[in-house]
Amino acid sequence: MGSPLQAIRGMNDVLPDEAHGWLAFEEIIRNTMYRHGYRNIRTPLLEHTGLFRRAIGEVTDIVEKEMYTFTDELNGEQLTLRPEATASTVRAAIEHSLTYNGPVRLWYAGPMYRHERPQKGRYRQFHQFGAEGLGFAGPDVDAELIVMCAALWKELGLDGIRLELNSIGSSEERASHRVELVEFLETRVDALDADAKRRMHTNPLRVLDSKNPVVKEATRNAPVLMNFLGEQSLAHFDGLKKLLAAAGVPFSVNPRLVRGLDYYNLTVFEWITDQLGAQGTVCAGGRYDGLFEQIGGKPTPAVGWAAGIERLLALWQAAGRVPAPKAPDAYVVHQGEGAAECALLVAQVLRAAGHSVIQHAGGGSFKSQMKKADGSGARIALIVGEDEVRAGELTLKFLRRDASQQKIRRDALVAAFGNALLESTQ
RNA sequence: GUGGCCGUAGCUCAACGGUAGAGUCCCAGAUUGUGAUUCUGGUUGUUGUGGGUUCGAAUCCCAUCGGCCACCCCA
Repeated sequence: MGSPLQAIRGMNDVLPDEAHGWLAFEEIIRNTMYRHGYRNIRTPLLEHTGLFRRAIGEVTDIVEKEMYTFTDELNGEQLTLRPEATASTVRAAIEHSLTYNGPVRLWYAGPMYRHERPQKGRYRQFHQFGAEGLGFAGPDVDAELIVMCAALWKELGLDGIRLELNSIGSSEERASHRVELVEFLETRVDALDADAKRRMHTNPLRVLDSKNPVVKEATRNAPVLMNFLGEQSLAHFDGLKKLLAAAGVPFSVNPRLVRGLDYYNLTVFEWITDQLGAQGTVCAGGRYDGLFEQIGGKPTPAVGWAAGIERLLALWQAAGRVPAPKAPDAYVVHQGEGAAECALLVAQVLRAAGHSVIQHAGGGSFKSQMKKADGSGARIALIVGEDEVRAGELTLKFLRRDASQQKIRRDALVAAFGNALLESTQ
């Protein structure tokens, strides 16, 4: 810790003991995306700052105080490490005309950067994966995307993640609601805390989102955005609710649910757990029909979500659902004249046959080699000593079951080892 | 960014103003070619870092870095 070189605050190393859980998790993500027909997209970690300013919104917390923005000293460009990936995905879709032949389903995963004060479940470099449906206008894709989340939770064996849903309508509808909301808030201004007062004019919807019980109480009878939605917006919302009900995905409508990014309209939702303290939102998203135009593309309806990998992994670990790391099939112990060469050939042959084999390296006594064989978790130890080299044999010892060791012939290695491996699991 | 709690061996922790310790891990031996159990022995630290107070600081004070919790924000 006191070492002069340490990782940047809030940016963590994922060490091998933990990394295997990441791999398993990422594999489940890939499979789930594949099964739902979503195709992978990979965009740069670095974008022009203007992209995020335009997409996320100038007055959001992310843009105002959380972005890693700097000038490229070599050419003077203003660059930003991506704080989220929807803006980049839409930028790429516009730049490469991805929706030219019709709507597309995309997914991504990777690191994101926000300069926040680190906490459990909140890091400066954190990882998200997300899915986006670009070019789809109806609530059917909204439902599909949400159903995919539910499928993923099931696949991971996670329960206790609840879905909150809301519709924030169109910008016109929000504008007329906003007028009345601000009027209302002005009558209660004495009951508002400093944060709420500041937001009253910058982003009054967020005031309704306050955790402060005094503010909550004061805004209990505030005008509800839902009541300002027109026929079309309501129809979209009803359509989504019907589909979710049909899919058997439970949800609760939270009329105060809003998003911290400006590009959303109509559908917004969050998947929330109570197991992670203040960082309970595990996945969030919504519809962003205006974003394409906002960053210079043709009007294109779109909807998507992003999920926090660290948070979901924390839940996965707490639930004891992370699969144990795969142990190697064999550990090759060797000592004596000609044994190292023989062991290497044995390992090569078995690996070519698809087995996972660790060949001992670094010398040491037979005893210490056997200890390492045990510590590796391998099911079988293969012993190559001078006797075996001379006889064209190997000694095969089961490390996880009580059975006597056996000699196998090197010219029948793959078959004999395959049989032993089957036996070793019985 | 604000407030609070906390940093001691690779890991989990003790010592709370008077010589820095235990368990675990690791290494070696008992078993001169055989692990996991048992027994014996051994290594391990600028007490996060930098200052200060004191005869003496892991312990008290300040700063700084890092972690955790809440606010805030959000995935």
